Amino acid sequence: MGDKKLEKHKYRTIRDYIKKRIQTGKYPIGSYLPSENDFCNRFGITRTTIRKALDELLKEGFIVKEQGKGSKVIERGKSLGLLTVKGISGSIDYEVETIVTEPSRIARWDPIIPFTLTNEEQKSQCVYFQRVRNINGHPVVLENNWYSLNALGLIESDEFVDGSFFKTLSRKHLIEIMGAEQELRSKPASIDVAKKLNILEGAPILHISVRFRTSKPGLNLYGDLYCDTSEYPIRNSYFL
Amino acid sequence: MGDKKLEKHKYRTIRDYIKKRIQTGKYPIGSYLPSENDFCNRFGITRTTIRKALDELLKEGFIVKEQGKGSKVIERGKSLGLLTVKGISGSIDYEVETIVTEPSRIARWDPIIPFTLTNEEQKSQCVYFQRVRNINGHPVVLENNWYSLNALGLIESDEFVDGSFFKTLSRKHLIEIMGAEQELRSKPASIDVAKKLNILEGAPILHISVRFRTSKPGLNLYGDLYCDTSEYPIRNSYFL
DNA sequence: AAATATTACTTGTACGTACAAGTTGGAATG
DNA sequence: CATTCCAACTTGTACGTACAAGTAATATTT
Repeated sequence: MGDKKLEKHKYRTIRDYIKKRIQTGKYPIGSYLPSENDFCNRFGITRTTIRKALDELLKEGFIVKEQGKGSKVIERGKSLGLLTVKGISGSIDYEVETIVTEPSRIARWDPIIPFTLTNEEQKSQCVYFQRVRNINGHPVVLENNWYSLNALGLIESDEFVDGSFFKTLSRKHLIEIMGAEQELRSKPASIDVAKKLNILEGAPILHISVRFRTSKPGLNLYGDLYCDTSEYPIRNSYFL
Repeated sequence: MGDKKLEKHKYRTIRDYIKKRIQTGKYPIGSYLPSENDFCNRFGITRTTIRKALDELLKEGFIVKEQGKGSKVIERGKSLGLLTVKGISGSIDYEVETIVTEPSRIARWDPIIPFTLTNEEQKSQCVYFQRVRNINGHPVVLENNWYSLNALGLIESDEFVDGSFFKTLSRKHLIEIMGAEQELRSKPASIDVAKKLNILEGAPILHISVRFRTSKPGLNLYGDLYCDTSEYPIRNSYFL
């Protein structure tokens, strides 16, 4: 199992090997990786190299290191600076329900997207789906999502892992979120949005336009979100 | 000049030494640090150690490394995930003007702060100041700021470096922003806010509550911002 | 004079070694 | 039996060496 292309950049090869095993659940969340010396013996490398690989996984948020114990696999994405509804994905305080209101289908790019599409994206059709997030039975976030059909292909919305598109990307396609750009606006709700969020037309809502960059070259995810923040504010935290 | 407390954690000592020289402008922004071998000779260490130190400075956003050239000092805080008005601090597209509307003074904590204060903060008085950010002559952001008097002391708002509180902390007090937590809400403008932002009462504005964590133990900065996003949206980006 | 090659730098990767520091479970002790 | 101690693990720090890869200015060649 060990010998693939170990030419140069050994640490990258090993980093990607470990990453893949984490993504596919062979190193489950909460478990400890084999020790550094284990990896050294297995792959015929030195600790310098495996430590470099683990350091990258640490930076990317796949593991944490505990001196004297080992390297523990963690759930990625919490420490990622993503905007989340207070409670969502923390999911302790509130009951969150995700409803697909428009199943994924092939469509044309919506001009509402305020980011500049790449040439490849403009030439390609896109996949679109719409979701609503409910908290305690009340709709709070209306989500429109797009991505380039050519870059990924159509993923059926009823195949989402735990109802999460990001988890689906990670577990089934080994694609990770690498970053995002966002624009935030406060504006009055349109009739359409007000209807879907069950609020009054003209009530202030938070409009978020976001572009997620992924580890797959050429694949970006575009989002257009409408949030009713009157009960549940949007949260965002980042560190170091 | 080299021998201070080199007992253990040499790389931390050297990291902090370099960091301090960056903060105080002895390694100016845009310049290149001495080469790794230079540092090795100067401090009597090996490249392993200096590289570890530089790696931390890289993670913290003080430098970037360029193979074959060297380590370049960069302006920190851009890659920091902070919410910024589109254009602010990029400051290329728009003319941004910061006006202190309430000079810093000793005050009591405002109950509007939605974060839990530490015991030390509750026992201490606080320093408060208010600012307005203008873009092209139009007020766009109204800012209320607090921090614990005991943790830092009163900094006069007319001593701010470039009008920036963060720059003042870094250059004059060697304190850096380590992270933040934010809550975002869309709501109608109150009379007071509407007046200061020169908009209609009830117009939708973006309300941001933020707690910045700093490198100085016990010091947090609390912000309460009201943004008129009708012309200039708020931006936020983070990577890896 | 222009294109090419060399040289002297820089950072990047990887080898190997040694010991410090933290954790854990079992052996020795009381 | 409870406590202490120790041995065997883990990761953390630091030493030293070697060569690869990228950059830029200089020397050489054309």
